[in-house]
Amino acid sequence: MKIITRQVAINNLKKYIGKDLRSLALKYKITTYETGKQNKGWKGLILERLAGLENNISKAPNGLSWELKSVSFHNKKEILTPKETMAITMINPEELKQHSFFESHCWAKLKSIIFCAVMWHGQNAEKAELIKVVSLDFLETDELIKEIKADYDFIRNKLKTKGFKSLTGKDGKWIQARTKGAGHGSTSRAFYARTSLVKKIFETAK
DNA sequence: CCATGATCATTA
DNA sequence: TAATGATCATGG
Repeated sequence: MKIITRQVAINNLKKYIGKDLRSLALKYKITTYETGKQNKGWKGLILERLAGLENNISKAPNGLSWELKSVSFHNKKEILTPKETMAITMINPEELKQHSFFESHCWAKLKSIIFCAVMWHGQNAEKAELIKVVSLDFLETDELIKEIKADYDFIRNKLKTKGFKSLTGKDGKWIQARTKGAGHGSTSRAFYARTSLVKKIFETAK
């Protein structure tokens, strides 16, 4: 199995800028909403394949690898703006208690990331154009990272003092601990990047 | 309009 | 069954 470096993945993805991702999803046999049910994750899955990741990378936070993330954008006034927050990684309460920010999966994923901006065409997204691919390397000394670390520490401290259940999406300036689960009462939590952070990342990367 | 909290399809 | 990819829906 060949190793796809970040640069290779970016080059692969850039070839698809401006293309309609849904027709590509069909080609790669990825369910979108064909069955009458919406697969909310299909955009991310197709992007992973386009990048060259034919092998599974779904779980396991293999810190050795880079992360591929996609974000929906929509036009607000004349400005292209992130429509939603972006899931970064699941929160494991035990690991969160033991690991500092720079030891966390959250940081490991954030620091070498590839962002894909995807145009959002309304509910039940019938199409989705890839509009931009950027990569970014964070430095531990970046001002932004310091602030993100402060958010992480805040959330971590709250976990210690008030418990996992007390965590809420209201916490954090740049990142947040949102609920994310299978639904029906089963809830776990994950780190999310707020839209303002997503926006800043795109501004920084260009 | 925006943010938070809830939910869905798929896979290991 | 739970984690991963995310978006949907409700309340403020």
